[in-house]
Amino acid sequence: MTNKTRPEDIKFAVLATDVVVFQVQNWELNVLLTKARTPEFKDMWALPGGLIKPTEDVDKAPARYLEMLLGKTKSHIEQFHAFGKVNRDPRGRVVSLAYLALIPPYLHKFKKSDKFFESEWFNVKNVPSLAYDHNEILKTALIKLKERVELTNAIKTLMPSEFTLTELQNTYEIVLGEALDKRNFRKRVEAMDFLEKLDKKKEGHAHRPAQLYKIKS
Amino acid sequence: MTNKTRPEDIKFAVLATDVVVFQVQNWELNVLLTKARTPEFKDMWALPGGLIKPTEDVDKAPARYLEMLLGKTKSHIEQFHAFGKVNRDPRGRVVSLAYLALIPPYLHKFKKSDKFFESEWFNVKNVPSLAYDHNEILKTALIKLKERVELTNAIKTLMPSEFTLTELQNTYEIVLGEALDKRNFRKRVEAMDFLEKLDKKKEGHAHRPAQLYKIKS
DNA sequence: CCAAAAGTGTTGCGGTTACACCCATGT
DNA sequence: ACATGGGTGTAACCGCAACACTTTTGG
Repeated sequence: MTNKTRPEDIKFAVLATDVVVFQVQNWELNVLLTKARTPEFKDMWALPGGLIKPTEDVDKAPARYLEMLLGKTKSHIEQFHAFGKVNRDPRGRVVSLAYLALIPPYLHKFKKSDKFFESEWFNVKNVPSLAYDHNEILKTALIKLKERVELTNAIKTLMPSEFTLTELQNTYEIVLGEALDKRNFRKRVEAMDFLEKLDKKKEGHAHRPAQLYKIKS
Repeated sequence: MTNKTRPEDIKFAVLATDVVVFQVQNWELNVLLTKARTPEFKDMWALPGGLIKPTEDVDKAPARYLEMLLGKTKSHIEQFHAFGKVNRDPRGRVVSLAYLALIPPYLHKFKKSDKFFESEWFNVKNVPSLAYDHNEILKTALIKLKERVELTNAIKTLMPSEFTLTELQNTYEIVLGEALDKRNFRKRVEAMDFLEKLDKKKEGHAHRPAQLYKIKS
């Protein structure tokens, strides 16, 4: 009835986080992958992530790993699901809290570390077979991403500091996977009222210069 | 560099689940609460829940606790957030996976157990100060509930096996917290096409009998 | 002058809202 | 007969989708 509970009976699982980092660049929706280190998945790509620390709030961990990979960067980070099937990690019981991260299309050089020794952007349409259950996590993240961008203003973090309306529209189209009408799109954006017109135009190409905007602060 | 990792360094957290069980009854949105057992929160109410087992998928745990409380029952269970602030549980590091559960308005008698020795339905408008961070969890759950009922057909699991259109409308109104137009509501429900007309009417009250429906199977 | 993207309004349709009266029953 | 909720249709409105031409620059 009152058996003594041993710590290893209740502290049986490793708590980890996996971060699905999205970026729109070169007319593509990209996800950040990194080489898996565990022997079981040698040479396979995986979502970046790692253990949560005993002394950190779980929401802090994904930001820490993101910074470890890319340095300090503007980002939107949001938890979207906890993955906890018994056998999702062959090394033992690992429960992963999965986070969605959106970052602007700057050119980042990856910061190499013991943990993340090789990283790469992948077009989401061209993602290889991933380690663990990471293909499933990515699939769930893609659904969530569309919801976010459609329903909220999460698009903001996917944009560079200055951009044209056409570039903004492209970003939407790439994320949502559908073409949008230019005039209707501009009416909608106008109504949302989160853009600020800059005193600059984008020039240097063989057509009419486009007005530059930034996100209203 | 390659320090040996001790299990207690990475298996530091207790994994738990908390279940926010909603039911619409007596014109009210009710949530199921149970008396906390830990000395720190003696005599306080808390969300039902408990530890996840080393050998069970995390998604199975909330269903197990729900059954422990109410027996086998029709329900809709859905994970909605992982709560993992370092100090959310004064006894130590506990990460809780929170689930939303919707059940029909049957009269359930609570199954008493060592764990759930006293349980009660509370109107969500009248919930006391809860143990742990459970008020915050409940708040998040309420937001999620509205989304679900508004955007999907989750309403189904909140209804009894037979009901009238007015009762269905009441359920929506109670969950959404707003009045709906009767004729417009019926047009919408008609369009959604998930009801089946029964050969019965609800009688025995001082007004015109109402057509009974069930959820299409 | 040609190519290429920027920029700009109006119309029509469909879906949602607003709204009021008669019906069937129990007491 | 009266009180109570059950049941039903239509008109106005608004938001969204469809749609094409002129402008400005670089080459």
